[in-house]
Amino acid sequence: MSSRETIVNGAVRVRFAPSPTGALHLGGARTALFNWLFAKHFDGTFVLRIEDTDQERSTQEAVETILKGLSWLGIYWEEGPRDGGPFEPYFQTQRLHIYKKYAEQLIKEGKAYYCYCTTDELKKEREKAAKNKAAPKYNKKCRFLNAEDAKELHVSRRNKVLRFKMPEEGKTIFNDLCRGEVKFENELLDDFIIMKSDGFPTYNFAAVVDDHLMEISHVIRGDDHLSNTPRQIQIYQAFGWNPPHFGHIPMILGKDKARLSKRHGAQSVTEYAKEGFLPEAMVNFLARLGWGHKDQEIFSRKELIELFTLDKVTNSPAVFDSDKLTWLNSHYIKESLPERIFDLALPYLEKAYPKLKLDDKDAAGIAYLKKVITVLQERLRLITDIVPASEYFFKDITSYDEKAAAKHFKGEETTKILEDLKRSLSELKTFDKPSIEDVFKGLAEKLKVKLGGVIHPARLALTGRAVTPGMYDVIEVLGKEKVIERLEKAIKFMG
RNA sequence: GGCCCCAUCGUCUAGGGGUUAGGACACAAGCUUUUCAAGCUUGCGACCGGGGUUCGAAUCCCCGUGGGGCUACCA
Repeated sequence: MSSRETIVNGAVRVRFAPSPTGALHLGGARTALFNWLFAKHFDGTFVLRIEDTDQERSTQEAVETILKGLSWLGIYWEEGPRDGGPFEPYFQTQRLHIYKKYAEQLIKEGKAYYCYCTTDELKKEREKAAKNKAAPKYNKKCRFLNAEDAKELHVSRRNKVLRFKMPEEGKTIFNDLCRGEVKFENELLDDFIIMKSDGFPTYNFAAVVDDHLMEISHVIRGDDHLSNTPRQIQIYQAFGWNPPHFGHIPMILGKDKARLSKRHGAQSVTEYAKEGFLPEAMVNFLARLGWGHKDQEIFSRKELIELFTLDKVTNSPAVFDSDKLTWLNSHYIKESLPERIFDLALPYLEKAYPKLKLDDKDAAGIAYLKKVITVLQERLRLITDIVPASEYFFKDITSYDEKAAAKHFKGEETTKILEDLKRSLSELKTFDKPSIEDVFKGLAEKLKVKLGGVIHPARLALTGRAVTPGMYDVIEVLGKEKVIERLEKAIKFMG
């Protein structure tokens, strides 16, 4: 059996455990997605746990945006905040008594000890080590304190932390589901802190206690945790617990190949939502960052669940390319039902064109808007593109594109063409696309000009622009009245 | 500094001893057309370097180099 093979015996239970210190960024979202796909693939359970033990940086607001982000992506949790579950609570700050209990067990068994060193002392030690180009390791001063000194310090120093007694020899070896065998010398691992002086556990301790208690079978997380894994395995061993399987997925980097940060622009998934991206585009995009299946680029959610396995996860970090995301987004917009695009676009349109203010009774307004969206839908890359693209459907023409005007609004023939067009269109009984097309073709033939000779001036007259969807579509949607009115205005403009 | 991970077109990736090293985004050209997109066709473009192992290495091994991570009373 290869070390990369995913070993599954018993129920699959995975977790996504973000710390609420900021929004759900792309890296976190991808980790959540891989966990979720893995769970769904094996018919397992996806647990959401909030690791809010950093009192300084955790916020309730961040919790909300993370939940919102996951929901937007369609990543739902069987256990976690809101609905709870059999292993609640799912907020670490509500589990303090649990960590305390297990920490005490380790003290009792001599596997952890109090450390009374002050932050200043530790800092000085580290600086000294750096100067000597030595490993900035804790000197284990408090590990070997005699009973008397310990008792005295316990009283005199009110700030104390709990440190884990790391074995001083041997190796910690584990099989990573993505990387294969990974080894660490225990001697190089520090006696790291498991309980802070404020009584809160540190990440490496809380995560282990929770993963064990919550019966997590597979820990799938970012590469940045690979070096933490031996420390955590040592804790499992100290308790006599079986560690879960670990799978470390590559991180997502910015264009400069540096860790994702604010410098890389919009990074939170909710921001992408606001910018007009569709969740399925984001899911598809994220899935292809560090994972692939043959030559395929487009994956439905169902396909992802079927095809996703950890052995197909890449090992190298991925730089995210927003062009590809945009391409996927335009693909999914084209595929969407117009009704959905309508729902998604409406808030942006109402904001941009206050006169629009649709209410449920405005059947004509709704019908018009739906036609506008249908005509524009396949050219949108982002939902928000609808606003600039639809301007002439909602506002009167106040100016004509200069370059296009110089080209298409010149000569008496043009005036004549537009006058002719106006007359023919106004005589139309059924104002639909085929009839409109007939008018244009007939006119071109009659006047012995190319079709473009009619269409280009018409486009400019009716939209003020050089670039629009198909002319017949635009005319049909605008409706006879507006079309005639705009043609008149253009004729007048040309003098 | 120490330890760990990683390395195929600009980017995302397929390929895991013998391939014309495949696909996608982006870019360029052509076709189509009613403008612009879209679509279709074509083009451009990569195995980090050096040593081994082997008949044969992008693929396996070692060493370098580069990037990333951990080394916090952050997670």
